[in-house]
Amino acid sequence: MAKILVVDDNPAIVELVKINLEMQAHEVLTAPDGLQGFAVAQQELPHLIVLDLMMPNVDGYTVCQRLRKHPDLKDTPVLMLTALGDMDDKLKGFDSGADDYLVKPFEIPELLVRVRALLRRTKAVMPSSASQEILSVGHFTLIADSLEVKVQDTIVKLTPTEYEILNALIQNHGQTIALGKLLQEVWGYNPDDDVETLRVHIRHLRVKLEKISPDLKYIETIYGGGYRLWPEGKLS
Amino acid sequence: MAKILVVDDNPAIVELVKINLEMQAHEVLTAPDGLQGFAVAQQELPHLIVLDLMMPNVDGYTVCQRLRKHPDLKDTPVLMLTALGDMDDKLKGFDSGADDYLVKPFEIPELLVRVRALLRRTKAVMPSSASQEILSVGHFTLIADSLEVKVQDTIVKLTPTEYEILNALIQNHGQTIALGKLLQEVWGYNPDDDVETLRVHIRHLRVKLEKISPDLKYIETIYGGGYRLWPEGKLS
DNA sequence: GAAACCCTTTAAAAACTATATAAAACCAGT
DNA sequence: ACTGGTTTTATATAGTTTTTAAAGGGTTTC
Repeated sequence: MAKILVVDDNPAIVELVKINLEMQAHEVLTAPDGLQGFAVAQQELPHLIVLDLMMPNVDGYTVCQRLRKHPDLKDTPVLMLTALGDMDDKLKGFDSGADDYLVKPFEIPELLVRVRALLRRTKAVMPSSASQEILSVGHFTLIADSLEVKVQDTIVKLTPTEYEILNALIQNHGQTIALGKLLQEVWGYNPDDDVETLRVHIRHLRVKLEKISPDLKYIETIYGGGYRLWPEGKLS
Repeated sequence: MAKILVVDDNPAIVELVKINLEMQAHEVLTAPDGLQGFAVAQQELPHLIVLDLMMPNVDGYTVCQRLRKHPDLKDTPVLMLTALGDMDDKLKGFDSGADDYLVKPFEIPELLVRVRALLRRTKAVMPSSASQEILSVGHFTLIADSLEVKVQDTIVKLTPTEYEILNALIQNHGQTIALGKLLQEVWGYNPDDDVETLRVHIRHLRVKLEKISPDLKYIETIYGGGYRLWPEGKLS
């Protein structure tokens, strides 16, 4: 039915979860720590990840944060599974990008039903993961799977963050986006307002765009307001 | 940020949830029972629904099932909120199509963070509903996020404070607005100390407006009274 | 008509916001 | 563990906006 990765250092729990998920006709992969978990996720691109928090090598928070930055895994739902019931831990879990959070000891039926809810929700979103997404506006054509943008027939390679920023700009082209909103659209899970970082990325983008057409200004700064993209460029 | 519908027959809970969601910059609608809840949902098409289970008229399970059959609401995420902590109730809740399930008494931070997780997950689906805020009166059209004003088809860039001042003037157009009141509207709370600053900003505004139509006076000075805006301009 | 008050104009200092650049931290693949 | 590339942090610099200050016109009122 779905491909599910279970990451936990406790073999008993892994086995318990695996057997029960397999009874629901799911295909189950497993990994004993964060490092291997991330590696398997990257290779197998599962539909859902069940993630323990306390693990050797790399803990669950970190794994989750990395997943959210990975182009192919940033939309994969994550269910966190942990012995920590503190509110702070829960909040931290969600902040690192988790979709659900279950405290051990949990009851198997609840796990199964929450897994089902997550799969139900994400199935609607990505009907076929193999469709190459292309978004075209003005001079810009964004190619999702190769992280490239075509501007006036020349192709530029983007880094993942640059891609996300440009994507957000293009989707709101013509309108001014406040820095705060951009931060949220790009970093999503973690509203740590690090405006400096965003500015540096904007600069990187501008440098790449300027190389293509030195005379056209694409990303306009609205002093005190944010940034605005001109899809056709603007004479400077 | 997002439009959220809260359905619960306990006014205290509704209020508690409403206030906290509004502090996260969400728009909150409410309904006291299942019947009205469904009606409001159908009319307003909220981005998320927080649903109590035990309610008069129509209970939460039924509402959720109906939502899932409604063409416009079948993908709207539902967070169930209830006093019943039984496993059977949880399963029933998820089975009726809920996305998450929180048992009362719950802690507010957990609710907020789960709401955020659900919105995050479904945001990808929603087309960017970022409609820019505009206010139009007479010759003036204020565009909020880009800090611009269109006066007779020419666009002028404003600084943040200029924008606020013009906004206050436009919102009270036609009537005289005292300096003290203007100060309060623009700088928030301010014991009327720095009138000078305001005057300078008014001047800057006038200069910008005069560049557009040198013959029309938009901001009139009422000696000893304050300022008054003529949305259509006045021959000087 | 003169004193007192209110407003405009102009200029420049202070505060703030954005850019540019480099270096450090970080991560993925070898 | 090393490497090449990406992201973040840090800092100096440039550019805008806001505030402050001072001088000069106008209005009102007695």
